[in-house]
Amino acid sequence: MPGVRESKKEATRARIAEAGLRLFLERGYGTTTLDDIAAAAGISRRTFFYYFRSKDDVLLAWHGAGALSSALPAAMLEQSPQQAPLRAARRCLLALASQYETDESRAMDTLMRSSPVLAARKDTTEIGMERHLTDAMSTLWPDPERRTELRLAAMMAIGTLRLALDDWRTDPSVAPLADHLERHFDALSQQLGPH
Amino acid sequence: MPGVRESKKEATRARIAEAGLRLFLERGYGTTTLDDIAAAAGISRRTFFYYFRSKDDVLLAWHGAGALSSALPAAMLEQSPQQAPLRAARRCLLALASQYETDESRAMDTLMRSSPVLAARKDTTEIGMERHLTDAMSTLWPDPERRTELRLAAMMAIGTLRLALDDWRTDPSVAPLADHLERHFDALSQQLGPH
DNA sequence: CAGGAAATCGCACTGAGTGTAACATTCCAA
DNA sequence: TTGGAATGTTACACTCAGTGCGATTTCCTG
Repeated sequence: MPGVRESKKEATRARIAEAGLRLFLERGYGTTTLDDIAAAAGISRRTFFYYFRSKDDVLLAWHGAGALSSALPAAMLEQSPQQAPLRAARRCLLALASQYETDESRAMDTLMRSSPVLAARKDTTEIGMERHLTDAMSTLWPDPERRTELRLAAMMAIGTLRLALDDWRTDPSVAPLADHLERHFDALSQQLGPH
Repeated sequence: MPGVRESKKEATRARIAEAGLRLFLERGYGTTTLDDIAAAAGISRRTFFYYFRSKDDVLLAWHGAGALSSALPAAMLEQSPQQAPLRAARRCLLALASQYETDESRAMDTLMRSSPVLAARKDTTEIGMERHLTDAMSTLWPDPERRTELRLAAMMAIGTLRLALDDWRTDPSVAPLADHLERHFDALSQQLGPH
């Protein structure tokens, strides 16, 4: 039942991703060729494209498998629908922030900035998280009338996280991340004070 | 004083951009080669790279020269510092929305979605507008204590615009854009109602 | 007009990504 | 168990984006 084929394929894919990430961190993204990765993973250059669409997909796959993109929607589903959506998103992000605060994340972020194309795709990934978050919210508050509200809440939550992460990336004195993120959310709440 | 060199250079660059955009719209981005563009612009393939860093820079240049990226900061500088930053940004965007509501914009957006790399760089451009907006805001409200407030306001304003534009792109019944955008801003204001 | 700077070009090269066809492995059903 | 069918793997040849370099032309300035 395990399926020899499936487990082999999974292992090969993991081996390629691992080799790619390691080489990217060692030599840099631009100076690592697909031939290098293929050789390190023990496959042919052509086979690389059987597993990954492109070179940057190796990076993106890591990002996509990261804590937030999977854990955030899951955490949202456990929230109470009694509270406001933005409040719920805030809770989730604060709970998950510490998981993101690793040296590995910092190294990956640095890597993502080494090429304009990579940086751009990272932005897209972050904006894609808005969708995932919105979808998760939709199961808690299924009323289609509130759809816009949910999209806006997700936009603000992810955007706030992004700004807090920007600081954390560039300023080493910003720590712990969760505290900084909370300050940002507080500042956000005050924005719309006087109606 | 006009400078033969400068005006020639400017004209050449414009000719390349024009040829590229036209070919992209006619044949699609992927099926247009740099040789095609160079031939249409009457230059050599090598000279293309003297004017543009890459193929997608032709698209990005158009986007960068678009209404918002230059007009938005300018409009912000004319706002009164008496109002709240987010309120000011809202006014600017509503005033500029109609300029963005063109068939050309729609065609360009479609083009940008024809390749994941292009779509990604478009997202980056939009996020970059947050910075431009924040910078413009900083001259109106120079207090460094309010820096975070300004960044959050810019994030919300651009994000709201992005969501409204997404609807406008996909749903032809969303018109005029300004009205739709205003509804989004209203929904945004209500998010943080009960403190 | 001389000389330098800026623009243009050709050529050869690297590297990403694709099409294709052949070959190997795993799976499933008779 | 065996004979395909489906899936995985590879080599080869190709297109195209982007770079390095050096030669040549065009423009500006003294």
